Amino acid sequence: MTTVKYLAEPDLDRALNFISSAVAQRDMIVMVVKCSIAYEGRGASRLGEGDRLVIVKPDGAVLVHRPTGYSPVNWQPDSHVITVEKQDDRILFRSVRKRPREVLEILISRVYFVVAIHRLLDDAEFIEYLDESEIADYLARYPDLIEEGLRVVRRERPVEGGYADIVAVDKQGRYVVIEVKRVTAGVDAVKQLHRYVEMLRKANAEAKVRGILVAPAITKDALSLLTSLGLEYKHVDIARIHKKAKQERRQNGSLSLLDFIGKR
Amino acid sequence: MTTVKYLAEPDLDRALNFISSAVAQRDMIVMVVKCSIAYEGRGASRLGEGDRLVIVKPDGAVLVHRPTGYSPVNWQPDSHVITVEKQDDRILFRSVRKRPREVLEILISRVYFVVAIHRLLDDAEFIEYLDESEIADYLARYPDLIEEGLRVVRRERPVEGGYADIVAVDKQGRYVVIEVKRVTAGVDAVKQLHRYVEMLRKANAEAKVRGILVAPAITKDALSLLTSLGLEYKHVDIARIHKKAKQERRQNGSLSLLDFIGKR
DNA sequence: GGATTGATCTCGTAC
DNA sequence: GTACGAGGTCAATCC
Repeated sequence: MTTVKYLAEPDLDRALNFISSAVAQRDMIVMVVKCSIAYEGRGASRLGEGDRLVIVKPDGAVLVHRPTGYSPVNWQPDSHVITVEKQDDRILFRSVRKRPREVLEILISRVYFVVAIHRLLDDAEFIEYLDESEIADYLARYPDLIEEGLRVVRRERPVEGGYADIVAVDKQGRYVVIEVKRVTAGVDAVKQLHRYVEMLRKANAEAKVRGILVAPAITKDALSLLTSLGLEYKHVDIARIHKKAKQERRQNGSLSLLDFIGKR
Repeated sequence: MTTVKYLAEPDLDRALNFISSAVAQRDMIVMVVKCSIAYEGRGASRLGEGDRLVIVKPDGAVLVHRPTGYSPVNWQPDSHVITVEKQDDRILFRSVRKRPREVLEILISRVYFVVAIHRLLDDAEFIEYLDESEIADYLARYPDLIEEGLRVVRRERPVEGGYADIVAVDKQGRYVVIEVKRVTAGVDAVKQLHRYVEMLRKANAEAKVRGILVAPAITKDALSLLTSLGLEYKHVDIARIHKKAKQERRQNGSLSLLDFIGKR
């Protein structure tokens, strides 16, 4: 169970004890401190005294944050040895990393606040999705995932007011306009697909043109509009495509022709 | 003055009020919370429920950290609008960035701890030093900084067991081996320089060869060894060289020949 | 604003 | 271990 201990405005001796035992227990530590910092390793830096946020993670990662921006001003991605000791009337927090040898020293002159989180319980899976263009790239490469026998004619065919994601030909020789959505498709997506289908029909008066909306889900309204317009919906599992695409990228490395075409 | 407020294990309503006013005051906020996360923007991601550290900076930067590593699992480099509201029995922390449009939503189901730091005072200058090779590059370009009238013959001359940083010729036509250290030079640096000097003497039996150790400082032992070996020490201000080199890089842009040679 | 470039890049993976 | 590539890269600089 996640438990939290803290000290507000402790004197340095109490803070030292608190931080030492928190480090020993591999707690996640967050400190608001007045400190100066020295770093030597791949680079080297010095930072004079100021108020900062210091984070120490269970794996030994150390982050020092100033009031702005994404990036820490000083850090240690992971450190093998962390020591905390008194030096004159300050706390010397020292984090040493081997390979590459790097030393980060935080000389603390005042502790405004320190929190130690004992067991930060976090085992959730992080899920990243592809962006729409990547998904379309992958589906253009494997059109069978949409319908067996599809043959891709174009990726991102320019049509008035936008691009049709994929244009293909089905087994019966009919054109198929495919619109890909990464998230639940709404009526807008259906209207878009319909527009593209109509345009292709106008351009090739004698050709039969189908329209397929490919998405992980579709709203009720969108589905009824879709069917009333004679268009089709095909469910795809985005997470699965993402995994496969990543695997493929790992194995192939280089771009295929379709990749290149797909890059617009 | 930097002031710190905090709540331990608050109920969600109290936490909501606390966080809202802290955001309004542009405080630095640190929360230990159980939450799930959704992100949509350049990419897209979902993260199920778990315990995490959430940091909100005065400039609107948001960082969500898990127990390991340098990188936040989700973030917002800076956000233009942050809203905090109740949603069912949870707190919805929403951070929206325009250009590129990105939305980060943190749905908080429990607050273990929240700290707000009111005015994080940090106006110290961050000083970055060059690495050794860069310093040697710069000194090779401006050898007068070491001794008036020096003419550089080579950068990183290969000698048995290493490289002599710089080989030059002085006004009297004597060879000068130069060893550059970025930090306080110890006896190892002196021994290294001595070895290189001896090698050059062996290679050119008739030539006079001097040795200069260039560093911002030197230990007592190193200095006495140095003088006893007939070698010389030249102090350099690394921070000053760094500033000048950076200025120059800004103006010049491209690499000079010596830069290229120096890159090994 | 967009394009380019460097970073104590970090992080994953292949070899 | 090293080497290589991707990243929601970020952040600074140039235009």
